[in-house]
Amino acid sequence: MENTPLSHTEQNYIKAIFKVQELTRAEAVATNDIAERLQTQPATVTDMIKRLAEKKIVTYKKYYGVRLTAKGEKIALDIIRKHRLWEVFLVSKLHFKWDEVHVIAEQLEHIHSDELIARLDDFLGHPKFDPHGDAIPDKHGNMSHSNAVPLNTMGKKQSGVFCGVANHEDRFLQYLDSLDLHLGATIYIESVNAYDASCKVKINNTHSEFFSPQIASCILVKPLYGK
Amino acid sequence: MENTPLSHTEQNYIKAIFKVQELTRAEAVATNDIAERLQTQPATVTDMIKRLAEKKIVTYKKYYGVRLTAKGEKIALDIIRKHRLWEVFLVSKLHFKWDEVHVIAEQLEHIHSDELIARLDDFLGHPKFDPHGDAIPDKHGNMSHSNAVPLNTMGKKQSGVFCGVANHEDRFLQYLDSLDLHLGATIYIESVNAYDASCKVKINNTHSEFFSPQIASCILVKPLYGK
DNA sequence: TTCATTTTTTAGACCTGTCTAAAAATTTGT
DNA sequence: ACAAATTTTTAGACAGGTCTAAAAAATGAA
Repeated sequence: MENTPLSHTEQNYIKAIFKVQELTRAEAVATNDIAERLQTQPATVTDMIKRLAEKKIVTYKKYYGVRLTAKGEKIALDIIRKHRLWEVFLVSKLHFKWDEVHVIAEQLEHIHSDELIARLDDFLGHPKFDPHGDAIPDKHGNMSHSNAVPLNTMGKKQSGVFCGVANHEDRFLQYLDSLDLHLGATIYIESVNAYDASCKVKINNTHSEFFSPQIASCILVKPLYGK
Repeated sequence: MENTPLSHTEQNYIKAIFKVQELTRAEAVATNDIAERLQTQPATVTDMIKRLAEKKIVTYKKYYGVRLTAKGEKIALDIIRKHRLWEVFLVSKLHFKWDEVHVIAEQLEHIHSDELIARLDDFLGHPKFDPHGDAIPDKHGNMSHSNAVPLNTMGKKQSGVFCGVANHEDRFLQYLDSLDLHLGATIYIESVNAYDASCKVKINNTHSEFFSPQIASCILVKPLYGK
């Protein structure tokens, strides 16, 4: 029951397993997928998994895969909480752009201090979402989930409020910036191409843009009804 | 000329060498002193010193000692800059007390991002001193030095503004807090005991306190003339 | 179902940072 | 100035985290 603080590396593995688990929605997470995500070798992953299993952070069955335990999930959510709170800090206080904060937050998320995070959360006004619209878990690991849907699931003449992205690549975020499309913007669907589902939208009632289905699927909106 | 980013550990050694160098004001720094400061074994220090010497961060002569090169000193000052800026952040934005920030800043100082530090510095309004009154080096490594002197070097009926401490132990800082003695306070020396040099002072013209010479020597003040 | 392919694990090695024990150099006391 | 004490370095070991190469298990295709 002793609690050696987790190393930077262990935390990265836990986060990776959490992400893969979330993405694949499968019973167990494959060694190769973790290795891919961490840009490391499968053999290395196997070693680390064994250590994590000993610490009861994951359950592990050889040749089958790995899953986070409740304890492991809590740790992952803690790290994600820190990461996202720091991102809010970087954007709203230090005026970084949303495509610049990830690498810095990756470092900040490993700082050990519950008190620090509690106070940072206070300082930021208890934000519920990070600069990309991702929900910030509270200290118990609970997060509010928005009723956001990808833009491409909405029909012609409907509007929604831009509230998240399903693609966090810098280039994508920069592209949205170049369109003056920021979180909170209202997006109205002027038309949808019946053949390939690309769409023409009006942003904040000021300017129109075309989105391929691929792009539209990465833009998450909260649908607006009425009007 | 390649620049592998320095590890957390290497940075800690550099900082320790800098501190010992500053303290002992000697030609070269002894292995044992570094080991003492880092609470590690001399043998370990020798190993690390050899690595640092290869990277041209220190000059090293066996059985003689070690010194930071100009490059090493710049690195040390960078780390100290980060440490102190983060301390300002923790105290002035997150409302930590001055005795609570050291351990957290020890972690934060290792975050790699020049842009982050530049923006943090902006955000904090380019502070010149940290919450303990220690000067914050600018990005070139220059720091303003206050004309502060230990309280015990001042005479009867003189006053000064409290602007730093020569002892950073939590308990000492908490003791000063308990006296309502914070940076910026005016200290007036009512009397000095001729035998042991202990003194009676008046703080902010509101309350009197007694200081042993030992305590007085850890209280740094900027002398006030005239009045 | 059985052989080929893919995935995963094991084995053995390396590097960093640490330790202890012992050897070497330096300093010190008389 | 020399023996004793101290300081510093070397040698050898170990743990965490990584790698490559090879073995083992699982999967899939004919």
